[in-house]
Amino acid sequence: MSAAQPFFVTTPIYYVNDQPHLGHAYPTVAADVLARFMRLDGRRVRFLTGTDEHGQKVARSAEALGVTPQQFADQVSAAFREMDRLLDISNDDYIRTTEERHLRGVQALWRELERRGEIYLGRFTGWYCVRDEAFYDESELIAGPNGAKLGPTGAEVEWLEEENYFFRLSAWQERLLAWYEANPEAVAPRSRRNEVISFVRSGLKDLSVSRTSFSWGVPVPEHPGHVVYVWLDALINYITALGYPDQRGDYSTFWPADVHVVGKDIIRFHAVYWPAFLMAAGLEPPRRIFAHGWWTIEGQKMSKSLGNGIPPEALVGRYGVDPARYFLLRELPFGNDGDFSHRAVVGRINSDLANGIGNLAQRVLVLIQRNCDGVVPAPDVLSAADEALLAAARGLQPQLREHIAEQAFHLALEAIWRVIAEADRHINDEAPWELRTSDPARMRTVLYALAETLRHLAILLQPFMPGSAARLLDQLAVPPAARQFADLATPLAPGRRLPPPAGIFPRYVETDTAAS
RNA sequence: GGGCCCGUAGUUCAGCUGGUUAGAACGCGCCGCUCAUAACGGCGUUGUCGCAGGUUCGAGUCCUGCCGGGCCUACCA
Repeated sequence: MSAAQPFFVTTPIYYVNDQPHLGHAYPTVAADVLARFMRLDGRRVRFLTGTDEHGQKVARSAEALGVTPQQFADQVSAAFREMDRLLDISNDDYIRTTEERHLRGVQALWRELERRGEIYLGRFTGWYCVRDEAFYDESELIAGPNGAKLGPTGAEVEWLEEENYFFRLSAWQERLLAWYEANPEAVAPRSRRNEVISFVRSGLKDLSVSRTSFSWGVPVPEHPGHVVYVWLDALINYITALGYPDQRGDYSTFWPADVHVVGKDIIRFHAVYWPAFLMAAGLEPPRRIFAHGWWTIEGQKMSKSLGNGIPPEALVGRYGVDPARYFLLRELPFGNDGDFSHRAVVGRINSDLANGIGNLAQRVLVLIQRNCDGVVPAPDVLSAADEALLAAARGLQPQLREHIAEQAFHLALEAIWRVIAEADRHINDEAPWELRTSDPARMRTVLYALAETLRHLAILLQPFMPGSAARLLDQLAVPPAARQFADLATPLAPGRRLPPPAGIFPRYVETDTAAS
């Protein structure tokens, strides 16, 4: 028996300066599906999420509320945990950058970089914008009223001179390019990879990695007054959660990460800085970074000022956790931008879930209930059509494995739905309600093939809609211990009594005329 | 300025290394069925494949230019 192959997947750690909304739910759900899929596939999984809690913005937000930064972070971090609970997220760990294990790891990595000569003390001068937390080049500035200088976003900038530590990013340009070249799958989707490569090709400057203007951060070891730049701090979470600087144990098992799921806005940090930091410290870069796209809400850009971000409670409260999860992954290819509209969600719920898998399950289960005394029937000889249906069902798992390996969730779901349609067709063709009197043995055979197909579908749907899939498996009387992908090979045992069928995916019926 | 991506049926989109009459889903129309969540199945429906050139025996598919949209270009999911 060989040891289960490890699989490490992460979400971004979410910055506590914002409350959780759809934009956070999305990558978290995607990572959860990867984690659940791999567990069901027999892999040893570590699924990490968490919160990023340092930086000037957090300090200021806390101050505005009259609480300490830690209290503020505690509060918001709790809201993110609540989001995970609502969305049925199966993370194995939850890291916060204010935790002791993280501080220790960040400082250890810092020392290592310093020891290797990858960090040096320099002076940073430039136009800084507090609101944007960004430095701007002179050429980017625009003139404001009263001779004020404004950044490209229209917020005021100030001239800043700061003694900073710098990371020798410029020295890593060629090695990064070589890494992208040698690992074509490391940055996905393809268009992001192109962007990243062209960014690196255009030339890398050394990166300022410490701050002295505020103190809410990880103290730079041996250099009082400096705190570690938030991104360096934040990125390291992926290894401090594995016990770094201890490179035995979890670190040796799970690093390098199999997939970092990130938003397209933070691809550069993950695909350029992060691998450079790691390589500079003598550590391995991650295997893959996948950048997802942005959702608009009813055609409008999601933004704090518009206040149109959908909080997890609203998402789950309105549609239910599994339909919401399904929609997010089915509606568009992971990596693309898309629109989250009520109309589109209802369309998916009704045509795919209620009319699709929900109705199929109901027809099969009711037929068995009424015509087989509620017991899984024993099949006679399977017809060619029965075999064809079962072959399609059995063929799903390898297909899904390929799609999931590429984070092509929508293709995985599409493949499942093709089998659902095939099963529906099979029922229509065989008309078990007629066979009941004309050929009961044939009827039992058909219903058995359908039940067995349904079992495959339910097992394979578990990563996407864990609660609903479990209810379906319950109705098929599949014991909880027999729901792994490995169990697909063991056909449903005839003779097992089934509970009375109960609908799993109700139609979404508009309750009010004015859908808000 | 430099770079990346996109523009295909009413809608959302597939169409990888160029090759028979351009596809899917949803929607819509007709028919069938009645086990089922007024669900399911069958058939059908609409396209100057952004525009103009070019390469080729042959181009949504490659090249050039143009038009339109989005994104990246050093720190907001």
